[in-house]
Amino acid sequence: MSNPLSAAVIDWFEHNGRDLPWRRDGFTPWGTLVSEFMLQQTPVQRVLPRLEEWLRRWPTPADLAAAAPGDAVRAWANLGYPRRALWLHRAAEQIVDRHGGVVPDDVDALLALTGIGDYTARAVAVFAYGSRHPVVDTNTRRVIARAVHGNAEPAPPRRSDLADMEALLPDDDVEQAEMNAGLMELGALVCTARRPACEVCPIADQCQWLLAGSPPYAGPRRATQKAYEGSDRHVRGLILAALRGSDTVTAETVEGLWPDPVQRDRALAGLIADGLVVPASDASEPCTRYRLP
DNA sequence: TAACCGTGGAC
DNA sequence: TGTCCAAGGTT
Repeated sequence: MSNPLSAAVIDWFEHNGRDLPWRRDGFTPWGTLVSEFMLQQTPVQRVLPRLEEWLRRWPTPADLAAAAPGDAVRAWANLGYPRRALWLHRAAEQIVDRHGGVVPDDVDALLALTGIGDYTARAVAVFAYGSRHPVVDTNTRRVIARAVHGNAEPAPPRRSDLADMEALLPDDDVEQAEMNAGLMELGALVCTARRPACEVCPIADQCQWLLAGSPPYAGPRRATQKAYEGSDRHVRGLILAALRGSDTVTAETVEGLWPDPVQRDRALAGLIADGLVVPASDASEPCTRYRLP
């Protein structure tokens, strides 16, 4: 049984959903898992070429687990948040160790893997294996906030988001997966953050926010994100970009990347603590070079 | 739990 | 031009 909202979303998705690699027949669970890692905070269009290259090079978890972590960081290229590359490599090792090299289909087993949280675990379980779970990402939360709750913007993520989505899921196995994917797609293509295209929205006639006259957001202001320019993240990014470009980088080169020695050292120490950078000491010399793990 | 973690495109 | 945003997760 399916409610009017999910029926409209599913019908729209069947006709308007994008032709993306992870929606094609024959795409593997491992491919789904890799794509979900890459899509964490990185736009679809930037993921596509890196995903294709990654899966050609490491078509199974065992292939990635056998590689050096640094190769994963390098192949991650400019997708951002390079810790995800490290975590994906670690998850591949765990899949080999715990699950015989097969991506698990169980949400709890997926949640136990490094770098996998509420969203990714359910996305893999639903999209790779077809089991029935609410999949809630930022798109889903925004559509539900508007269509169901009548708010212009969603509240910060919370556990009740899963129940909200669960309430919208059809019982049918195929339809629940399409509803999960369709609501995300609707948020990505139509019910966008900045300028929602309500004039073409398939659920406009059911949207509580639109029916209320599209009132502006009334909740508390979200914390504005800190400037990237000049931040520690900026410095980390510069150091890592240099390391992606060559096997090793000298301390002298690192010094040339950023003028402030305190911030530079803090960024480098952070990268080392995260396991993204390794001091490569020569046997006869003090540590003056760095490399990827 | 709030802060932290990259990068680039859109406006 | 600076701000916002993007299929989150970890500590």
